[in-house]
Amino acid sequence: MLDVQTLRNDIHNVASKLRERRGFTLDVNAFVSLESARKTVQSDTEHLQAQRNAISKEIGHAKKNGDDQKASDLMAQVSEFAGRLKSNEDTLSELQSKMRDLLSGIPNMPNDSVPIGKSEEDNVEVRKVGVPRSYDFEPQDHVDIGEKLGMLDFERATKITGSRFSIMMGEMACLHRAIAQYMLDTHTRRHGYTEIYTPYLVNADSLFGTGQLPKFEEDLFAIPLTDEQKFYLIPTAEVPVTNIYRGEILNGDDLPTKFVCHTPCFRSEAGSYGRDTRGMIRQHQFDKVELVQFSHPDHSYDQLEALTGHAESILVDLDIPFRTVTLCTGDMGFSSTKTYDIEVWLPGQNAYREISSCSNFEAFQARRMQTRFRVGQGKTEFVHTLNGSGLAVGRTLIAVLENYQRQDGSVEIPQVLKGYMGGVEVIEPH
RNA sequence: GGAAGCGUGGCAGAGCGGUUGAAUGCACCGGUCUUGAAAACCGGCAAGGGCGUGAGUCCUUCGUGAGUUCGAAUCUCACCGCUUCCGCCA
Repeated sequence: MLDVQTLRNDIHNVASKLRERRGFTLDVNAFVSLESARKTVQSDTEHLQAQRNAISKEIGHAKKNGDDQKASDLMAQVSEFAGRLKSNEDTLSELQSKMRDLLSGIPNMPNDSVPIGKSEEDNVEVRKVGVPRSYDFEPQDHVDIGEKLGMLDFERATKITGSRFSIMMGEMACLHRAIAQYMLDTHTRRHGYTEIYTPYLVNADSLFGTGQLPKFEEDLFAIPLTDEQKFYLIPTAEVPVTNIYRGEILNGDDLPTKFVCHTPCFRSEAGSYGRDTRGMIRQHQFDKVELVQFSHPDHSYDQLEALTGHAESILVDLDIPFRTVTLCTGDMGFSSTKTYDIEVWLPGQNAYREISSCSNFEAFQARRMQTRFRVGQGKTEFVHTLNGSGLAVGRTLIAVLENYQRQDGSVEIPQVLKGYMGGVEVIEPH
């Protein structure tokens, strides 16, 4: 959520920036008329409330003094405007909720350092690490590798549930687990994150806090509880982890606070019917190790660089080539002010594919969640929130399979994962 | 799932229709004292919002929402959460 104050003071500037950078049309007239109505109604309402409070106090005095005549006179005075007060209060809360709806649908404002563009074509590469190795055979993709090993099964997963699910078996399931373990250990031991375990089902308030609701409900899996209430399967650990401090005021001396969390993620993938239908690239369920930080506003961009580096270090350790790009304004997520995507090299696709997305949200989520901090006796201020995948586990598995494949169909285990594989150095077909 | 009880400021804990935004204690901040610290004493200490250049002023908030009332932390209803006992269970 953007700061209402900024919109009040500078609506035209905000609108033109949003149009230019987001292609988002802010309804200036709607805002201005809503705001001016709010102003009038709020001022009237509060005036009447003050009047009522003052008279009520007097009634209290009168009753205490046994002056019943005066008390009933005063009550009559209140009843003269009681109806007007009530209808004013109703109108005000209606206007306020309209304003909230309007505000919560406005995307975040990209940072000035973000390249302006329309689509992923306009993203800017900031670095490329490692060189794709050359193979003296035709490299296969992870589907062929996995199925030939007899350890990857899409058909049975489809039978059990439906499309876009998969089953891993034996050493591949173990490798998947090893990757997640390795990531958790690295981020906790080397990068100073606190490991955290959270619910996989969350309520609507949490999803509002991080910005998935109200606009992106169709991307989520929902579980109805009652007519009123439902839970949602988390689309990313970002949601439960970022919301742990919803409605809280943190001690500024504790910032930055850094969490790492390994969870399954569930996405309905509505609107991507034709895309990545082969293999494990785009599933309804996948594991991810997520990095989340709560930062002082002065340091959040430094923290974004650091966090992105933490994610990248996993691929450096695995010795798998990748490149990092700055997403252009048109390709960024709704809540973000700046995002780096890390794209891993996949020989089977002969392409770099997204494996991590690292973003700064500044105060956008904090404002929705009411997460603030205070230094000493100072004023409260919204924290900045950041997060990034460190990394997507399933896609990392794909990258290992494809980058470490051999001509005979076996797959070598990367050096740093060997300790997690119980002595297995190479995955061989059965 | 059944029964009972409870949700108040950073924490503990009063208040149970009227100058209560809320006693008291702890914590925290400032001061006096002290070589320094501790103790003691004095003072301060919720958040959000409106209007105002400002001093300031007004409104809202005692789990959430609705209601009763001139007035609600206090009464009513619903929901959420927590605790204890019984049942069930990884």
